[in-house]
Amino acid sequence: MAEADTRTRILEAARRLFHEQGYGATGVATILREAGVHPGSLYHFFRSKEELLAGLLEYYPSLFAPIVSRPIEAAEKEAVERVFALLAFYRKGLEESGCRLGCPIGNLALEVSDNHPEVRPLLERNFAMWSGTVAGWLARARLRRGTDLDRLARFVLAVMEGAVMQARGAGSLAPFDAAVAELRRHFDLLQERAGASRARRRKR
Amino acid sequence: MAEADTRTRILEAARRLFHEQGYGATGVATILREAGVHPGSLYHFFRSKEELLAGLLEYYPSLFAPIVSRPIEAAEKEAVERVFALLAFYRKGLEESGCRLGCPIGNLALEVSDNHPEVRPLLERNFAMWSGTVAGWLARARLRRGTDLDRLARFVLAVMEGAVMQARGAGSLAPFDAAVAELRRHFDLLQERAGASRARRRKR
Amino acid sequence: MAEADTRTRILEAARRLFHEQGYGATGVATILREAGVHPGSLYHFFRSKEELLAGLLEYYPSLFAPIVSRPIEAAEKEAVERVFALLAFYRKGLEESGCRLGCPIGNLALEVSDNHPEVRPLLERNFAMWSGTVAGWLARARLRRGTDLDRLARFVLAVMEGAVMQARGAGSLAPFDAAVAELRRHFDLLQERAGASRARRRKR
Amino acid sequence: MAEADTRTRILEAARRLFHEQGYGATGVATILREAGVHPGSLYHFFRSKEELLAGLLEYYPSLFAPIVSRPIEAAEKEAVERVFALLAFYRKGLEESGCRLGCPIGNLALEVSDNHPEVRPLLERNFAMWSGTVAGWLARARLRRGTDLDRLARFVLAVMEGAVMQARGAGSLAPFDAAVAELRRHFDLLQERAGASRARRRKR
DNA sequence: GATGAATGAGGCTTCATTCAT
DNA sequence: TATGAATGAAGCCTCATTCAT
Repeated sequence: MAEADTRTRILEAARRLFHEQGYGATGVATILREAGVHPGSLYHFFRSKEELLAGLLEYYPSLFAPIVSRPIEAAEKEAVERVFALLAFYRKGLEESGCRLGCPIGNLALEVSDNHPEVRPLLERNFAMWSGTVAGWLARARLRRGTDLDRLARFVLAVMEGAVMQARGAGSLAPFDAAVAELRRHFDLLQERAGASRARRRKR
Repeated sequence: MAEADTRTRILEAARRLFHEQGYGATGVATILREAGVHPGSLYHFFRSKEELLAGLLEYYPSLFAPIVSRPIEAAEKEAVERVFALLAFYRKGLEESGCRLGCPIGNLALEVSDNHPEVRPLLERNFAMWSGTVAGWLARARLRRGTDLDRLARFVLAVMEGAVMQARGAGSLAPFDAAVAELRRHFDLLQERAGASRARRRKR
Repeated sequence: MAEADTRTRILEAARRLFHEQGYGATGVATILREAGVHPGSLYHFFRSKEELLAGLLEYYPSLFAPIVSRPIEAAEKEAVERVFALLAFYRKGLEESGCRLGCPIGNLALEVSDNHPEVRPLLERNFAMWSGTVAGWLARARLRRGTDLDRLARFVLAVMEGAVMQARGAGSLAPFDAAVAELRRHFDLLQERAGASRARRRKR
Repeated sequence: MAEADTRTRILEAARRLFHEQGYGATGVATILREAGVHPGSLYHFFRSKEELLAGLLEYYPSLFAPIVSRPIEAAEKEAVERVFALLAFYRKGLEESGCRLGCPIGNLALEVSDNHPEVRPLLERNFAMWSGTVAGWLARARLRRGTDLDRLARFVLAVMEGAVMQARGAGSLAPFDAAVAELRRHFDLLQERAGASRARRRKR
């Protein structure tokens, strides 16, 4: 692991700290210390803490494929199961942290979208990438006729975020598991009479 | 009397400001100014900003019935429609504020649950009241056999929170509407074979 | 000398430091240290460094009579001589400081009037008090017919400020003395044929 | 060649910015941006911001003849009128800028002479060139016997600087005009009995 | 001689809280 | 109990300058 360049070190420190403490609760000084960087350097790359936030939201999409979607796609071939593997990924994060942290993008969406509206398009871009990936997977699933895949993917994202939120509030995985179980039921219903005759492209 | 007034004025100011700006971004000085109160007074009623937060989370449940659930129950008698009236209530809040503000409890859950774990039980109590109310309504609905009402209510809460989050991030109601439409579909499927003939008021 | 109140201690520290170093070159931290005060205290009385500057420019007029004009009026009864005593007061300030410091109001006028236009009225008020005092003195002088006392007083102020400026630039009293000597000549000419017959009110 | 260009671009940027904002309030970064130059380049030509200031004060005299004195000498042949044309030059500067900016040398004299004593000789050199030019003009005027031309020229400079200062403080040309009018009177008195019959072009 | 990243001290201001009246 | 001054740590950011390329 070569010494990352300064800009990336700053982004990585910000990513971790914003995830752990939130945007407002993270001081620039802490980011500097964790990144091993001087104030002037940070402000050389980012004009303000707010632009660092924007930079981070532009950086996140580059992490999604290598860390999240590609491993899932490699491990799981069946479309609907990929969706639940994705939810399991977030469950694991909650479990390992004692129902802390949650979804970094979701956290920022609630914390900063009102006070820093410039970042809204970047938040949306992250949500769109997430739900777009899910929709892409589901294109290969056999679901009831009339299913709107983009809408369904947005729904999955909503369930995930709302489930994570309840788990963090409760300090327990129970509400997360409840929401996911009900989502599973929704998929069961969508698949129930889906393709009596449809040919399956792949098997696993 | 005057005491109760002062305390309530503080709570109301905190409620509004935490909702508009978040907990961390709201300074105690701002709360004082908005409540028309001096520091000594606030610290007479609450030992710290954190205890004010706790006080607010204890105060919120007292607002839920008069402001949220009772008006819905009065206006809508059908169980499932009450659920969607509840979601419409949040949609209206988003619409009127330009996709800002969102759910005050959800915002606090993501912002403070890690850094202030003492308030977790209070957050959970608010979530439980919300989903408990929904579950109570749904007890009178005719849904598929095997439907777990508490689980379904938690699911509704998750969808609402995740839909609000996406709308705030996007600055648009579209993802909210998408998630709610898919939730409607879930209810349709749950009701499909539940009761042979019962009329549904709406379809989409 | 009783311990002055906090606000006055701050103003006195600012007065001295702004005079010695200028407004921009004086850090708030230095003012705090010299006044023996904590940041919150300063910002309790003044909303910003700029408002402290405004407060100082409102404070200055209260010093003019006791420190400047009244001692001169007590020591010197003749009108024109009072004017030159006033100039001598500034000369003494230059002499004792090695041609440094100069006129505190003049310094601020050049340094801040562009970047902080809100203080212009306060600068003007200080200039008006100074020249108003001079004009008041000259009302009792025998000067050529047609002499505009306010205009003459503004002229005296201009000469003083311009003379102080040159002395500070040169690091020498010579240009100051040259300007004052020429101003003396102007007064000599104004008095030359002034009142052949006019009765003198006072003698000394 | 390219070197001369760069150095001059830096000096011109510094001249403009120091005039508009003052020395202390102008950041080196701003100078760099306005000059289109990188830090290393500036520090190649000037060892510090302070040396840039010195360089600027050495550069200024080269601008005085082409921009200030020669145009006046071309337009106005009469000695005393040249002096008032010079004052009109500064008045125009105030008028065009809304009583901002003022005399660049005077501004620097008050701002930097205490904190940067090394530049005092350069300030004095600028003042001496200015008053020397005026004294040179006045050598051809018919003034009262015993008039000390250097002293009178220093006096004119003092009036100009003090008049500019008051105009900037007041945000109005009135005090400038008052001081100049009184200076006109001084010249009138000096010329009164000097030459029996010489016609004056203008009277106040 | 140009480039642009790095340095680290210091800039002004706000924070939640406590104290004296 | 209300008041408003005091506390002192920490907030984000800019400064003039230097370094390696």
